[in-house]
Amino acid sequence: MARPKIYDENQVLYAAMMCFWQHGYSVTSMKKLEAATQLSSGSLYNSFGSKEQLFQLTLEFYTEKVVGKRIRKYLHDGNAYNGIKKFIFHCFSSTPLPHNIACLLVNTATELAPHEVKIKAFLKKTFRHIDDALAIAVKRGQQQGDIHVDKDAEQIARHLSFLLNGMLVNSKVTNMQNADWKKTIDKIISSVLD
Amino acid sequence: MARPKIYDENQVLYAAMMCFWQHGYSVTSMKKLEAATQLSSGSLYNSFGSKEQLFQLTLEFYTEKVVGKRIRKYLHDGNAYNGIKKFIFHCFSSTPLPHNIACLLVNTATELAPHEVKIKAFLKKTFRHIDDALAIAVKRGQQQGDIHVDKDAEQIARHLSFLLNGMLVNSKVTNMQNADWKKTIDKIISSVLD
DNA sequence: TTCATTTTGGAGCGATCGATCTAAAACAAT
DNA sequence: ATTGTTTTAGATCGATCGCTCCAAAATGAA
Repeated sequence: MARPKIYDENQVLYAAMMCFWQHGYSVTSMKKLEAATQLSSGSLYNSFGSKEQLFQLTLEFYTEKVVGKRIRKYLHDGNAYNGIKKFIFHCFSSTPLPHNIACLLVNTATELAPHEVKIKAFLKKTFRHIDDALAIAVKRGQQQGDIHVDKDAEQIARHLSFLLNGMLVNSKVTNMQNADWKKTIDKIISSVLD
Repeated sequence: MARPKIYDENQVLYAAMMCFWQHGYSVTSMKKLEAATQLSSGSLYNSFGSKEQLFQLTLEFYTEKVVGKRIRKYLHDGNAYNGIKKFIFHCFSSTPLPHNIACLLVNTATELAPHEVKIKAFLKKTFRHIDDALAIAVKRGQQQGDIHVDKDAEQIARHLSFLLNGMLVNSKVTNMQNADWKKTIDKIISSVLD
């Protein structure tokens, strides 16, 4: 037949994701992506078409592998009250990097959403999915008796996701460590759920 | 003496600010800045040194003229409960542009803070100032009897600023209008202050 | 082994980046 | 009017941008 690819597409996407996640879309040049993925431009363009398309795939990869995984791990079952806190905390500690790189979705929302309608629509949908997952967990927590029922689950979930994104923005400028965020999250999320 | 400048530096900073605010640092090229400020590159470099330095000044200009103005107008006196809500609402309606461009501080925090230590330090300080102004207003609201005293003012202020930044991120991907944000803010901020 | 097919690495494309340089222009002082 | 000084507009710099192209390499099929 033909010459086979010598790389795994998932590994390439992972490397590209870490690159975009740390540096943002604009600052991440094709040269950096070549270095990060260990591929030459020919292979990258052959497999992914363009920098923009590669980023699209990267964003979907992140949504599934990072965010989706967290949702399934912390929100889908078990004690909802603790699960929600763990879910939020792990948004600050999901990489082994020394500095906080926050969330690719949040970073992308501020950098690209105003100009790229397709990206904007994808992020809108994804944020909605996160809100929905949170709302379901909140509802479970209310049934389990750990979360107050003064307000409906959707509103509490919305409140939580606003807080989460705000804290992620904040984490970009402060030098707080994981332990600090754990405390902060504990206190502030309690004030919403109790 | 010498040939006088034909432009007002504040007007140039305003034009540059709107440019950076809408498009972000990376996407805003010197060519775009020349068009926006109606100046040629010679004048821009003569007056501001570099794109980076111009952005620094722009950020300080924004902090003083946009954020500072809002703080003085809504947080420094009068009814604190309503002032806080107005303050937050006006973060979503401070420009006549049809699309929401959110907040230059939040945009910059996610785009540049990880790489530019000077910018990061400035944003950290500025976010702290905002928190402080909010805390003072919350304290006044507690004395006025409108805001609960279950938690100390600093914690409530922190909660509010996280919410604000999170909502600003969200505003980049949704198509909510001012009226929608007014409702959302009213409901969610009440749940924090009441 | 030969052929057909696809991937690979890298040279190099035109465009644009931020920044510099220079000569003409525009003033005040003399 | 002449001189001195600064600003102006724009040509132009080298570097880098995203991307294309192509010959060499690497496979399975015949």
